[in-house]
Amino acid sequence: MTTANAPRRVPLTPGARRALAAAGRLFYQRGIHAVGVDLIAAEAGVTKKTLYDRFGSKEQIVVEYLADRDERWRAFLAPRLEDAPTPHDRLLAVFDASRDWMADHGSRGCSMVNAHAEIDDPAHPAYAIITGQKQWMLALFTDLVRALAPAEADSLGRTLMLLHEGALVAHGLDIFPGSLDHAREEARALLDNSRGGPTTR
Amino acid sequence: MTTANAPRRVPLTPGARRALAAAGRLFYQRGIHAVGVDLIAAEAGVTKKTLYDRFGSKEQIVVEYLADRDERWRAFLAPRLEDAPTPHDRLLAVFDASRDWMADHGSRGCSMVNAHAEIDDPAHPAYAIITGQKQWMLALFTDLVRALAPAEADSLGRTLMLLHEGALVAHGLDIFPGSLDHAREEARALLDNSRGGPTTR
DNA sequence: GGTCGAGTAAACCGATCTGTCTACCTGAGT
DNA sequence: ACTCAGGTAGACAGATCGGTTTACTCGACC
Repeated sequence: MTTANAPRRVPLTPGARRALAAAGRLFYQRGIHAVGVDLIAAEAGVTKKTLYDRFGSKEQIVVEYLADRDERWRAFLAPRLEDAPTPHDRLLAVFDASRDWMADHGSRGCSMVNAHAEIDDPAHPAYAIITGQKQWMLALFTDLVRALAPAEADSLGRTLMLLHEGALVAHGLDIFPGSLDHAREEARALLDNSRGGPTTR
Repeated sequence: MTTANAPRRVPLTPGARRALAAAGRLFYQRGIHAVGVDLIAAEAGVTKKTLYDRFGSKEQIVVEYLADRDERWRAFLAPRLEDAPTPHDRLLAVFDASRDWMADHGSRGCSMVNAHAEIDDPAHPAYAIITGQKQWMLALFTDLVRALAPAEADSLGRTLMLLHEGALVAHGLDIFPGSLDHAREEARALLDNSRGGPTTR
């Protein structure tokens, strides 16, 4: 549950907070490489000096951006998991949460996947955040399934992970409407089928 | 089957062909914005003048890159679909083809999804290629399912699309090994279940 | 022999990139 | 009264960006 390999966070003064908010909007909307530090500073209403006093480099802004997104997503998801009475409901709540998150935070797909498309170096400090977030989600699915169908936890958890990732992509590219709802219903069918059905799958 | 809204292609002289090959490698590996035209020219062993004589702009190189990737993928997939005896086999052949394609062409996920992460403007000529490719894939899945379970074609086709997209993402981010094989087996289970099973799903 | 398409080599342009710097201002804590 | 963190304003630097231009070479085709 703890944020495992956090690659350092920076103290967020008011100016830094505005800068991070602006960077987040711009990075997600236009892509990381397409957004310059001058634009971030202008949008945030701070000077470049403030940016570099707080973050030290653009790379560090990127790191903070992804770590912040990850943190916010987990905080967004947590109460929905707590409020769901059964593991079955908790599983479906993940898809519902993603649908609502997308409605609030723009619809260009997963910021981690998008960032990964622009960062090729595995030694980049942002890389660990990206892969860490995906591993966390996979573990979440697997653990939730374990309470329902222990024998199939690994396999079914991975399947739900694929459905979820696919739905995020489909939503971002607007492949068809309601992709997250569709994935949710498919997940429900999978769960019902495995719980009450034969184990031959 | 015809490439619908092709936004113009450029005649490929030998130099242009080398440039496109180099651009493809670099764009896919490092991202579009991170690769400059000077680097493309150097890697291809051509001068910048040749680049601009043939393509006119970097934007056009990007368009050719994506159109070329799309074209190659369809050419890669076509014989595998023809060789598969039944619709059931053809469906699974898509997942097998993606697995083999990834083994050959590097493992950073779907070039269309990655490009979409860097192109925010829907008016960009590359946008039509990206969305067109995804719509083509969705139609492929749906049409193949229709021969097996007509009543569920739309729904099951979308589910297979999500599984496939999710598997590509999972492969690119290395979320767990064998994601495309896992998606294939899950697709098989879904198909078997819907063909012989109850229609209550 | 003349024309033309495809190419090399390399200088050049204005804009933008990340990052640094100096000088000054302001408000809170002690 | 003094200090100091956090900030503004804005010039500056070196590199790189996409793109243009001039001058020249080479081979094929008729």
